[in-house]
Amino acid sequence: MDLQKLTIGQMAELNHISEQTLRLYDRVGLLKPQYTDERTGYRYYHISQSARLDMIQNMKVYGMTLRRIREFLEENDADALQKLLLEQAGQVEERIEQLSRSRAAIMRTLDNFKRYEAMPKNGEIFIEFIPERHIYRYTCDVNYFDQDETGYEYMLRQLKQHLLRCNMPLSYFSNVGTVIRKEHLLSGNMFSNEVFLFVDEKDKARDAELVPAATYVCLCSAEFSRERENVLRLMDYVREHGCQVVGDYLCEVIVDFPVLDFDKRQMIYKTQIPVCFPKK
Amino acid sequence: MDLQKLTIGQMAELNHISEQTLRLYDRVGLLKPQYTDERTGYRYYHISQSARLDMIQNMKVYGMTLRRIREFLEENDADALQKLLLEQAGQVEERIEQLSRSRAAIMRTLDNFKRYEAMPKNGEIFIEFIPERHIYRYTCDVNYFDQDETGYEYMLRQLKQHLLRCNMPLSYFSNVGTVIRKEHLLSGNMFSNEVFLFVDEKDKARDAELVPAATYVCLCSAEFSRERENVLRLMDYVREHGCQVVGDYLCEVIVDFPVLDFDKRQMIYKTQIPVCFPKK
DNA sequence: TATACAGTCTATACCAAGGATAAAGTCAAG
DNA sequence: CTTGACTTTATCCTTGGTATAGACTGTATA
Repeated sequence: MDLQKLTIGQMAELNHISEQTLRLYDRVGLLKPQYTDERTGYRYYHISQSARLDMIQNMKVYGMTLRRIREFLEENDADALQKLLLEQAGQVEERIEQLSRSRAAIMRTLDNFKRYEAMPKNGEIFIEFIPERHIYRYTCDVNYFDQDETGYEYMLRQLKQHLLRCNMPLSYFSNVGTVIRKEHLLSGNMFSNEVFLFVDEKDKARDAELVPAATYVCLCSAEFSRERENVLRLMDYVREHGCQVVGDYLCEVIVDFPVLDFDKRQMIYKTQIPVCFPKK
Repeated sequence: MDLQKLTIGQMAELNHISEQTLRLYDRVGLLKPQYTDERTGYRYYHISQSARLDMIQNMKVYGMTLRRIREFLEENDADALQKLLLEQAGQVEERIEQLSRSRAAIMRTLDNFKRYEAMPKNGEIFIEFIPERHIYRYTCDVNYFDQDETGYEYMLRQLKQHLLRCNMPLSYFSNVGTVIRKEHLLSGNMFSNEVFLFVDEKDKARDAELVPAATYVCLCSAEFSRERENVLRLMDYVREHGCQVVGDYLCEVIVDFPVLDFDKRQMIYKTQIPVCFPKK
């Protein structure tokens, strides 16, 4: 093999790249063969052109387009390279951040699945101690209980747009719920214009709110339309046991399959009222 | 706005998605509008269809293709969802791993740039203490000093193919060098058929080798063709100062621009011989 | 020298996941 | 009834390649 005059096939093999790709790079001016036979059109490469190919492959890993790579290589400037690297480092960092959030969202969902499987289903009331969590509230312009699912979806759309506007990570969107403020709950007023989402501790700074650890009277259900009824049942329980309500009512969506029924959100929610049991 | 009968524009706006994308999803069967006017072809969506759109967007974040998303949503199976999530978590994890390596490679390069700027240039000999490092060696079928740059490039190609064959991260490829074994160095035999790359500590397990911390007699140069001469100069220094060579000679490529000269690798290397100075 | 066969050439089409545009048809408000 | 905003389909464009066809070239062998 003459390392100074490699055919396209040899060059491709040495660099673990396809011949078509080399032809493409030639066409777009990213890597011209050192010599092209005018009569036959055959391309001949010098092995030292691999250096440029290495650079191209690196830059591709950093997520640059071929056009930008070409422009950059044409600039031919070492300072620009340092600037570029810094910039790419930032982008890679951001991408990692985003993926970490995705991963967290996936794990949260899987965790919820597992919890769900071990949970009393179908409306049975149970007591659970839940450690502290951080939530972010968003206030909508409608009352959740005035509507059917349509209203809930609308609230979610508002929340989603808000997240986008504020550059908050969309991955949080997979773990949402609704709130009834304690005062409305106690006065029997079915009113909720707030949705919330659980956020990581590190986002505490961003207007997030601490929900302290507490004992909750809980209930799980898959029936959207019976939430109102479920709230009443929980409050009956609270009264019967002489409990004191110590915070807002949360309705957390723990499993959400838009899968099972074509088009319609099919979800399982867990309603929670934080209480203090009376001292005997 | 009638939430039960949204036009494509309204649906697009509520979900922060383009109309074209909705039409595309309709065409490929990923999300059909709830109702299509037969006469005019107008699409009308129900807001609850946003649920499916949420699901699609999530799955896209996990890197799934539209085809796979459609197939999955058609399966309509909750167990499959859990399996999918686990699988996606694995993929996300892997991607994060890979990006972390990229980041490390970028930072290493930037770091080398900075070091280079503060370094004696142009062949001046200097003494430097270098902490321990981990390297991975690869033995080629040619002697580096028998060739010109052509041979070096060829060795690099062999190394790269080896990395690919062994599923080692390609990002290491950005920080390479050549070795002269101590015995060859001492006998004045210019022989090197080994290239190496620096690896992270966590990859120690994979046949990596510890280069202990030591004091090095060093020299930086940008002239590829003068490496042989530079080795001799370093060894002269070693002899003049009565030093003892305590390990292999390393020639580390610290800056590599295939940028400056069209096609040709333009690099700055730092040669290093680990020594012990005589006790006075 | 003829032939076989591997390698290479150009041209074209294809992929995903949309974006952009044009020309025509539709809806709703004044 | 008109106007302007909206929607329709159809077609082309993008990026970074892959795949194919049909023609041409290079080299080894008979």
